[in-house]
Order: sequence, then C-alpha cells, then structure tokens
Amino acid sequence: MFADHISQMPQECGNCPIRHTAVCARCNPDELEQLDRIKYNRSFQAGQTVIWSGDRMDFVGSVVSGIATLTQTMEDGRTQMVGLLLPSDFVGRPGRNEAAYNVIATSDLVMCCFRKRPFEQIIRDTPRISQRLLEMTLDELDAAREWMLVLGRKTAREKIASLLAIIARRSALADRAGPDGRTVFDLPLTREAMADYLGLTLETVSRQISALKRDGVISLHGKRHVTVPDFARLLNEAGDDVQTLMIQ
Amino acid sequence: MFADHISQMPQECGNCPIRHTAVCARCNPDELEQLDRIKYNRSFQAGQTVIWSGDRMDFVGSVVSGIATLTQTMEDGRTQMVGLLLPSDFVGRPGRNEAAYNVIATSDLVMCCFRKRPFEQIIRDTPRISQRLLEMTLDELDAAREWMLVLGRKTAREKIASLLAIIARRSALADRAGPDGRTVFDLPLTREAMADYLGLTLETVSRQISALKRDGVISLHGKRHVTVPDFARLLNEAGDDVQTLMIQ
DNA sequence: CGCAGAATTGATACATCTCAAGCTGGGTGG
DNA sequence: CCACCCAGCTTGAGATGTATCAATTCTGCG
Repeated sequence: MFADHISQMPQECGNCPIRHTAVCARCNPDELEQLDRIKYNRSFQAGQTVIWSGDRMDFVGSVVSGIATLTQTMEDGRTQMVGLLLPSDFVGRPGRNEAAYNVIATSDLVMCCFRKRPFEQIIRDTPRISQRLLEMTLDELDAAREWMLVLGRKTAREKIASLLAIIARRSALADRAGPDGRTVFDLPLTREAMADYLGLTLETVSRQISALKRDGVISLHGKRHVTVPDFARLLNEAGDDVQTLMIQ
Repeated sequence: MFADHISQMPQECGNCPIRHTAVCARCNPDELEQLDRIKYNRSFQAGQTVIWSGDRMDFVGSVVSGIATLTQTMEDGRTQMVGLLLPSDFVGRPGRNEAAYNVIATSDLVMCCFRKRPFEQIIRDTPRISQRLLEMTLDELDAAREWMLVLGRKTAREKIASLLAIIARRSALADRAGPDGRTVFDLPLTREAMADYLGLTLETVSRQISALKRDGVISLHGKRHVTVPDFARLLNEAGDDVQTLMIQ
C-alpha cells in the first residue's frame, strides 16, 4: 500500500497558516520556541486512517491543512461521526493514552503533532496554552450540543440544510459574492460521510439533496460544488431561528 | 408563584459534599479562600427554571445537590436535552455573557454560584482551577460524543438501555448489592425528560421500558425505582461492547 | 474506452410518531 | 377517611418518514 505516514521537516511557525487560530494562537515567541522543540509534521493521503480508536496515542496535534473526521463505530458497523476537523482544530486529549475515536483523513491532510508527554508538561507550565485549549474545547462542546439537537430532533431535510449551513459557515471558501448574497462552497464530504454525520442513510441524504435542489434552495455544479442563492432560506429550511443566526 | 430564588448563606467549603469533585477539587486553602469570597448559594425547587437560553448570565457555578437539565428548544417547541447536570457538574461558560441553553431544576437543587467577572479573573490567575475546568470540559465533550452515537445510530430500545446504563453508572445511589450483581437505582427523570434526552416521544419511551420489563432486562418498583438483575445484559441491549465497558 | 467508486432513483418494509383513550397513584379537600 | 383529581404514565390503532434492497446512471481516471 502507501507509506503509513510521510514525515516532513517541521515548518516555520512564522508562516504557518494556523499560527493565529490553533492551540498556539496566543503564544509569545518564547512559548512558540518551546512548542517548536517537540513538534513534527505528518501528512496523510485522502482516505488514510490517522489513528484507530483504542490505539496507543503518543501525540496530540493540530490540523494544518485538509479535513479529517472523528468517528465512533458499533460492533455491527453502524458509524456515527462525532467530529469534523478543519484546519486549526485540535486532535487528541492530554492525559489520555489511547485514542477514543477513529480519526480519518477525508482529504489530503497535514498535521502539526506534538509529542504527548512534553506537551502535557508545557500546558501545565503555560497558562496561555492551556487557556486557549480550554476555550477551543468549550467551543467544541457548544458545537457538539448544537449537533445533538440536529441528531435528536430534526427531520432528514432539516438535517441536510443544517449540515450545508454549518459547512458554509466553517468553510474558508465560503464567501458571499456580490450584493445578491449568494453563498458558494465545496462539500468536503461524500454522501456516505454526510450520512454518518447526520445519522441517516446515504440514500436519504441523496434524496434530500435532490429535493433541496428541485425546490431551488441550493444548486449543484458537479456533485460537490454548492451554490446557495438565499442563505436565510437555507437557515429556514434547517429549522433554525433566522433572526438570531444571520446576525453573526 | 414561588420566590424566584431563595438565597442562602454560603456554606463552609470544608464540609461541602462536592469539595473534592467539583471545579474547586484541587484548590489549596488559599485558592479556596479566593473562591469563597465570590461565592453564594442558591436553591431552586423541582421544576423551577434556573436560567433561560439568551438571558444575561452574571454567574457560573457548580451543582451541589439535586439534578438539573440543559435543553435546547426549536421555535415550534421541539426540545432536545443536551446536558444532564448532577452534583459537582459545572454550569455556565467563562467569557460568555448570555446563557446558551435552558437550565431547569429537575429535582430540588442547590447550586454554588460564583460571580462571573471575578471568577474569570481567578481562572486567569489560578492554573489549578483552569486546568480542572479543562479536564471537566474534556469529560463533558466525551460524554456528548457518546450521546451523539446514541442519538444518531441507536434504536429506541438501545437508546433506553443506554440511558439506564448511563444513569446507573453516574448515580451515586447505584450499587451492586450482593454477589449476584444486581444494580439498583432511581430514575431522576420523567418519561418526557427521557424522551427529550434520547430524541424520542414519551410514548415510545414508555413502550420500550415496558418491553425491557417484559423481557426481564429490568424490573420496576413504582415508576421510578429500577432493578437491573444483570448489568452485562443491559449493556448488551444498549448495543455497547460489553467486554470493554464492564472493566471499569 | 471502459471500469470502479460514487451517486441517484425506485419499490417496499418497518420503526417510530401521532392521535386518542384509559389507567394509576399520591395528594387534597370536603 | 374516603372520593376525587390530575399529572404522569400506559396502551392501542393508524399514519408517516426513513431504512432497506435493488437497479441504473453518473463521473473521473487509467
């Protein structure tokens, strides 16, 4: 097969694309230097598994570029995605030795990894890092709770609309071009991955995307490139309170 | 109606039931003294709302005794529970001014509240507190992700079995009496609250509890007192990997 | 060109919801 | 002290949304 992973020389933090958004966002030069000493880059190809649930994990790290998913699996194969990792998102848990979830590269992926033991020591000594990690973890918890509402109470159509809205908002590619407020972005997930995100089957995902297209809520160019002519309408289809959400 | 809330004199931290499990768990006497200066107790009656989503929130705090729920609501009234708060659980988010969820007392409830501004200053200055908060937040995130698997991929019967197992494990009342390994505990939730936890209707909850009873997985004494003759069987009904989970 | 993975579409099955009717047990007031 | 009340719960019958099983149809790529 392919090389299990492809090590790369550490990059300069100075021109790192996630320098001001990742766990190191608020580090001063001295703290950055400390992290630099224990870091290394790893690259993965689309489809590769970064780590299996239950495996020993001797690093934590940040997604530098690309997309990965966090999934849980039941014995009979039912799969639920529990995290969607975009650049600057943090992977792994300080103080835990084994991975709790499968981490899979959905696209080609670059990660900035820190050796776990020294990283644990650094967060003990460096409040600016542990507080940034707390902030990021609280954000993830909020996102997880929003996701729980989607999983527990929304219809298939609302789920798809919610996912599209979430991806549009998180995706750096998304921008409202022109005064008409169209939103354009690429879907980073297959239909099956979307199904695992939303607790649906891939057939239901496909049908609901077709329905949203038929109803003019979205239009597709290819399978992955999405245009949303009216973002408020999409939020409305998601069952969200449009007033509250458009403000941000 | 009732008094909106009933203030009480702060209790001594020394004999506080959550002294060694809450956010203050690892404080030294000096740090405890700092927290003591900004804390106050509040009591709520069963059914009372602690705070509404969107309301200004000028405190954070810990559940001292009793049970509360965190819920999200859609405009049409659909409700999803996103947190179940037991003694020592933390409520509120440092750095946020408005509540993101409804917090409702399910039983009579006592909270140890900290004024938000000074608390935010203290966690900036006191690594032992912010690191304990990070640890608790990571635990909550893990619980939320487990819950997402339940919501997204489990059947109604598995959902009920999962909830019973979760409550049994978290409940202080639960104990394996005798060598036969029976587990006994009280349900702290109505059928409707269980439905909101699991993304079901209360009728489905009722039917599935009846089915588990009929099949001998559980027995009920009254509506709330549960006996589990064989905990491994309950975990099996929950769709969980029994090998992994019984070890803890 | 033709293959393989990804996606779409159709027909049917079934789990859960919805609507509706009773039941139960603990508290209250006559 | 008993009857009644009512929130919480159970059970039933039928409706419905999503899953399942099964063909096709795309699409990108060697």
